[in-house]
Amino acid sequence: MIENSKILLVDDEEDILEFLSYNLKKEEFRIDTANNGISALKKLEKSKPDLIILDVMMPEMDGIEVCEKIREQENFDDVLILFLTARSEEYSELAGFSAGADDYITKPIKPKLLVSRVNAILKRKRKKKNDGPIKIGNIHINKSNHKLLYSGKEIYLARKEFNLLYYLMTVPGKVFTREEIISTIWKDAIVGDRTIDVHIRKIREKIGSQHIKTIKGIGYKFDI
Amino acid sequence: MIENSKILLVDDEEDILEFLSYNLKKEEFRIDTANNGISALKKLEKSKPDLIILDVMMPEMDGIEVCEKIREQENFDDVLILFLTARSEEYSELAGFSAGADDYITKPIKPKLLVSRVNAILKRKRKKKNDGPIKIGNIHINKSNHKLLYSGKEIYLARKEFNLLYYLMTVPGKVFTREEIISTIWKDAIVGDRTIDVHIRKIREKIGSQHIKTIKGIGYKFDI
DNA sequence: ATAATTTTTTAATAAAATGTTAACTAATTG
DNA sequence: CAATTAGTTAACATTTTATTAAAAAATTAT
Repeated sequence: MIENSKILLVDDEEDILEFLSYNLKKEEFRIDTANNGISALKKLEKSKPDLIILDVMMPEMDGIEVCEKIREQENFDDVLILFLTARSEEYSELAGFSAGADDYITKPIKPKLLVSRVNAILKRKRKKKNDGPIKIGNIHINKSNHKLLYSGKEIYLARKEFNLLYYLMTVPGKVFTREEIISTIWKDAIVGDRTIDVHIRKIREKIGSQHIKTIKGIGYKFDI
Repeated sequence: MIENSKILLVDDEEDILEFLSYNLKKEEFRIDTANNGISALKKLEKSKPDLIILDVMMPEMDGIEVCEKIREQENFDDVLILFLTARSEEYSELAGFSAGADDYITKPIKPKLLVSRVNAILKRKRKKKNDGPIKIGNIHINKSNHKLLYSGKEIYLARKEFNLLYYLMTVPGKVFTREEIISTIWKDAIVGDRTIDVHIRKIREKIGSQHIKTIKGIGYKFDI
């Protein structure tokens, strides 16, 4: 889940670390910090962050170098890296990307922009990852080939049913509000209140009713 | 109030501006328009819109760029921004979000969908103010997914119960008067004197009676 | 293209869960 | 100890969801 992602902040200035920490913690991210490149590289293994926010300008080892070193490591060649650069700085965007950065933010940092950037980048990763199959209990759902296996048996779901079930399964246990469901599954249509119910019913008909729970007044959630 | 919100429309095509204007004015929104990014940025200060609807495809400065520039400004880093994108357009949803957009609508624009999206986004903002998760002792309450964890165990609360407990937990130790409770939980309904008691009782039944204390003659408070 | 089929949505109604009240009891306060 | 306030319970009202069947829309086959 995006909100639970862990972020490693790397900057030599204590103020900035605190500023970033404060604004990201507020959004429910888990935060680790390091105040130089060496320390960051050391903390990596233990911290296992989903995203690293890296100041480009640091004494001793600059962000670009840290980034390159991270990318060299087998386990972290796909961790997300976001650069912090001074606007004026004679830093080429390209240097950063060629070092393996995924995005960058220029200083001065605006909290709202920071958060939306971070969310966007994490979402992008999740999306990539998520188009792969999800396995929960004996239910395997695979978006790329539109297949649902229940205890190894293939079950056919119509498109809307499939998308809805898939969506609920992206974060098992999370309660998705009706509003959330509508705004992602019915992105460009307005449908009546009972439409969701009918689709839920059809899914339940096919996979049994124990998996999708109704939270009355709120929405639905998927559980094993 | 949603109906009085001001919306700034930004598009280079006069037709679209008119179409949007017409449909949104009909819904009692106050409308300003700009036909390019530069002009939009200039009008911002004066117009102080609650929401900006921004065409992605515009000559000179595209929507993404305008959006970034808006987010850089101190006063407008939390104005709502909604993108207008051609369906076919090779526009990544994510590019928009990472620039700081809040939502997007694809063309061709359906009037009803436009209005419902605009209403939804304005409502969402209003709601989002202060409803982050709260952790007190071993009680975790999370409004965004309507979950209450008591020592790690999930406990189900009906909506009113949940809202009431959440409200009390927003300021632990504070005594909330009955009047305060009524006016926030029962916004526009008139309920009898005993209704609160019944809900409090049901909450106590589920989380134990030690947490919610009665201050006779005044109201209730939440304590660890 | 047209027909046949399937999927999606709606509308009507049933069922279930939630919310409120009223009547009564218990506790607290001055 | 009388008066006030809160707690409890169960009945009742209201709201929300589930279930159908049928209409509408979209897709596929002819």
